[in-house]
Amino acid sequence: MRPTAKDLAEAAGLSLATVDRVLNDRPNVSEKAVRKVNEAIERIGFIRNPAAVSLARNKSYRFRFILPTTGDLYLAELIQRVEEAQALMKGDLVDIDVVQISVDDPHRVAKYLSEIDEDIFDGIALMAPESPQVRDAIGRLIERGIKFVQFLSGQEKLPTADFVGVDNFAAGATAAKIIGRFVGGKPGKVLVVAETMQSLDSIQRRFGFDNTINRQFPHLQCLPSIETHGDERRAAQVVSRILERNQDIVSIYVLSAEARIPLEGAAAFTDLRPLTVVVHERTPFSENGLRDDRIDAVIAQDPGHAVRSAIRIMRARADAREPYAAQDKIRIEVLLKENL
Amino acid sequence: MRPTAKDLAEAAGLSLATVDRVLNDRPNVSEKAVRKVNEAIERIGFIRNPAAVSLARNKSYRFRFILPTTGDLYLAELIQRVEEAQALMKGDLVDIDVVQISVDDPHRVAKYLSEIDEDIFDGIALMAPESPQVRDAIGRLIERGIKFVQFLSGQEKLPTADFVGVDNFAAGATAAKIIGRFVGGKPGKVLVVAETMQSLDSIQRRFGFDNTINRQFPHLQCLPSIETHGDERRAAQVVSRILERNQDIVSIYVLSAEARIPLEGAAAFTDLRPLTVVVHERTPFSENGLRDDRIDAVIAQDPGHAVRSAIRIMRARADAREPYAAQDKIRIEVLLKENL
DNA sequence: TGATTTTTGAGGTGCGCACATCAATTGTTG
DNA sequence: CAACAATTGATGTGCGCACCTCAAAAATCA
Repeated sequence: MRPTAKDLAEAAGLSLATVDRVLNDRPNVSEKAVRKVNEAIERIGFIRNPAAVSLARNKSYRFRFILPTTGDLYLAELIQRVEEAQALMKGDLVDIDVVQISVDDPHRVAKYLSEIDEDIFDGIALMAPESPQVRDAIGRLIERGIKFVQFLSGQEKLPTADFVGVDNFAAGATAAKIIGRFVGGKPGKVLVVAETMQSLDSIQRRFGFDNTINRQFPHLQCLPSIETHGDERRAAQVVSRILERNQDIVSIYVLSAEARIPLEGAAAFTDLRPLTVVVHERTPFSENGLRDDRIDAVIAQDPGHAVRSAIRIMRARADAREPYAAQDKIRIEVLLKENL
Repeated sequence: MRPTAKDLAEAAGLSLATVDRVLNDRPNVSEKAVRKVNEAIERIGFIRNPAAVSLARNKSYRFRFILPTTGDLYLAELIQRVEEAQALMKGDLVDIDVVQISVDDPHRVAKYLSEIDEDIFDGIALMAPESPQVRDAIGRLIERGIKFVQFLSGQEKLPTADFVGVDNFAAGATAAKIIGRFVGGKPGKVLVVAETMQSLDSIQRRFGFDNTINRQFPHLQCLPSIETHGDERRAAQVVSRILERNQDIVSIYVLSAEARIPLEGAAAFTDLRPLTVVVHERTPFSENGLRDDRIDAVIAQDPGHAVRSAIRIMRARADAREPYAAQDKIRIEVLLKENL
């Protein structure tokens, strides 16, 4: 039989009340008592029954995901995963919700964060681009005891907050390696398309990308980034025009999540198949692209995994536990037609 | 406030006792009562508090992983992951252990399975090659109420058991795609090395591999599989000799998990860097190989993920719940130097 | 020393549910 | 109708722990 708190009290030579004080960090306990209890815990291998703890505390957790309002298929995917997790965790006293706010204005984001009630929310996962205001607001949030996760995006990593997402330098480098090896020894140019180069994510990916191309594939030349700003029609025109004018382009790298915007239109004008096309994130568009060979590889971070990871981290922090790092690391996946 | 069983009884217009009978499938309940309770569950959104259930049942789960005795680095990795999970789940009334048995003799495996006490174990995860005897033994195990997971290996998928692992056809195809694209248009031969071609896994991978090479890269020619049978010295000799004799070999594909055995020795004789080398499973050896460019890509299935997945599935089955498929699917990962 | 503070003990309650017992109420059958 | 079976209700206990109160003991101080 598994030792209970009562057994622990006996083993420590103390009363249940004192053991309870030690276990739950209550005041008025002597150091000696703490030592005795901890020693006994080790000795008899006591582990608190989490079910009993949860029941007795009868506390539920409230976490909120804050996502951007604008975004394409990947954002939709993400929201769906949150909603799935929501349904899945409902039983375990974990309430999750999603709100979407306009994240382009740092002041608005900061204001939103400052208005979050710490009596209501135990944890916040935010997906928003880098900015000093937001960073400060996050700091204040954390000081108020709200557990915070930087979610899949942007902030310069805060040492005090947890981060869920991939290393974007490595993601860019991975894309570069795939393109370099897929193109072969043939010299040529690589077209790089982004939604915007303002965001930290884009900058990091581009940096990692250029770095690997220049070092390992010097016969390839990276063109300056084209920015779509989410404008589908304009993007299609620009991409097509550049492709026509530069017949020596051998590859396209879309480093933002919404590969559909620059590619769907362009595919109507130009046959993308001869080009090596690498994009980010698995979406219905990129999946179909892989299937019919218009896209050669997708660099992805699993949104479901990311969401569950963020939730696990917030839960662990709310219980003052360390998150389990190995499980919560998000991998940079390489998707081909064959391993979809 | 979240509705409790008491609220449910009230909403259903029945007593708590009857509600309990319905919730736990006890005998002597009228169909009308069942209907009323289910309707009320929907109406008030009742969800059993899992913590309370767990506490009241006060049942702990015992699961066992049965792994082969022989194996190289990947097996070691796997065992370590199980032990991690063991420590991690200890709190949640889940006891896990690992045993290693000689899986080459189907009769022994079948005998081992038949001797498992269903009063002690709630679930078994087995990693063993395909054979009719074992399949039958699994069937009997399941009939005795033990939840069973085919773990990372070999049985023709039983419709009655769960499977954790990747699609080996796809894994082989993925390796083929990587090799085909990495080699470029250059014609040449591909050396395929396996520990043994007896196992279903090897056969499937080889099939997927050949299929993709022949269709998409007809300028590459796959050589017959070389089998190492785990013999490091002999493997090194054979591989080196073949490489010397066939100067037109452009690529090596190691389709078993222990890439170290055929490659480590061969690397001493021959410089592998000009060749495109693709192996399976992330191990210290394959990681190092990626880092110093002796290996170009690793096709992997995350052992930690696999172990946790198997445990989640066994738990879910033990509670007569459906496992959460999306989370428990193992992905075919493509690892490059850049996304390690 | 007595007065005060700190630390400990004893005991109770409740979290939401599973499981068991026994009595009371229905429905069924001849 | 009585005799029986099937169904329901009422009630209690316990799972392991958190959290609370009040009293007793021990340590500290003046």
